Amino acid sequence: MSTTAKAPTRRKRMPRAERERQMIEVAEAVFAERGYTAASMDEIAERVGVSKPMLYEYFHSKEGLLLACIRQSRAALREVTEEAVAQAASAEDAMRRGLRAFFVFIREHREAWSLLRHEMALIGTSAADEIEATRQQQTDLISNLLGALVGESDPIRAEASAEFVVGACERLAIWCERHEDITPEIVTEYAMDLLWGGLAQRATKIDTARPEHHSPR
Amino acid sequence: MSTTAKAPTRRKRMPRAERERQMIEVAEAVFAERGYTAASMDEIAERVGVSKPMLYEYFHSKEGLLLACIRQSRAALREVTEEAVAQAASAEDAMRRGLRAFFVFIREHREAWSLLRHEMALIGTSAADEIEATRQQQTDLISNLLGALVGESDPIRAEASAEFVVGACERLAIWCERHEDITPEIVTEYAMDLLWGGLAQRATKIDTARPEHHSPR
DNA sequence: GAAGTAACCTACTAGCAGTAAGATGGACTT
DNA sequence: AAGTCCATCTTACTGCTAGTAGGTTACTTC
Repeated sequence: MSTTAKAPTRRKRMPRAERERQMIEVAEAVFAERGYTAASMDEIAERVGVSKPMLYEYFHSKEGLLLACIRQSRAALREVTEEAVAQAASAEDAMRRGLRAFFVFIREHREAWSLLRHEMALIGTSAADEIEATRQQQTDLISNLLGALVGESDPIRAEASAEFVVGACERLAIWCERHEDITPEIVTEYAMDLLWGGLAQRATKIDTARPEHHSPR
Repeated sequence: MSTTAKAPTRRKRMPRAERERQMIEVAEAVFAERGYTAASMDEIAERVGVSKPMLYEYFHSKEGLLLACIRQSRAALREVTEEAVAQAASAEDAMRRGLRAFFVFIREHREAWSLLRHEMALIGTSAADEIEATRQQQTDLISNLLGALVGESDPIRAEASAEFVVGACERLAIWCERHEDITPEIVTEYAMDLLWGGLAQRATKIDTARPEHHSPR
């Protein structure tokens, strides 16, 4: 076949940094496409146009390669959200811009998002820690934003609130994938509404006697 | 070695159903312990005290075995939450009891929960669908509860709200794992507070959100 | 106690992660 | 222009694991 995707072009040698970027790019695609387990190092090597030991030269192991992909995605997500937050005029605006940047990111970088979202059978491995670190990054960011908005005196409660926000948004992001017509702007507003007002804001029957529990502060 | 865990007892033959339960039990432990990828069918077979082809006789493949484990966990979670909700006196009480049952479950069945939580490198496989189905189950349940509590006219918004709740609670559950002192009761109240009142309830600065500039240094 | 069958095993194949040891090409000197 | 160096890259392997073919054993039934 003359139309084969594998061009018979002379494989060019490349400087280390460039080859590394190329490998990560291909690996990200293959991992997202086949899943970590089903992806084979042979296939990744072939798609890059290089032999398998090169992958091991650069990333030491299959998990090392995955790790590099995750770090890359995490850095991209961090950059995008921090930039968005920095442009905000107020604390509430910061939250809104941050959420919006997140939802835009996961729409435009499906493969990267797929890597971050799927936990990949890696219990007890360093890659699992890496993914958890990504969530921690998000949680810290939210925590800072909440600190500016909500005067939460109990640090444990503040932590729980941040986790709550991260989990809710992560789930909303996955939900978005199934709804092409939901734009990042729309889902951002949904999130802001639910986060701020809670469900009570939209409740019709709730006003009847909540069982008393300690009033906050 | 007289103290070996593998007793030299004559391996007893068992009826199919019993052997099946035993295999699922062991597999659940091994998957949770090592992760799906690192777990080996040989080890599972050995721990059960049976040869590998037996596992394939019963579950057809490694993924089939995982699937059986997930189905088992899902059924258990469903049973527990539905039972809790059924005992409720009001819609709000149903939500509280459901949440509490969930948090208790994930504390008492760490291995099962671990299976449901980790998505296990299974993009595009039936096991991934199965895990998603578990979340769908939770989402449907929440959806029903919300229907009784909140008069949401927009069905899309109702769906988003349910996802929001599921995601937030899932994340809170993971957070709980790191805090031995947080009981299911406490986290249930956190969740109820945040879900109902939202963050606004606890906000001190939200109404006075002045465009205070976060100076870059 | 012979026959039938459900439960079980030994012994293999194929394919993937990971490695050892050597080949190649380009840059830089002289 | 020719020689030297070394980063880049390759071929050819090992060991381990998912999955299978075909035979064996113990329990039940008549």
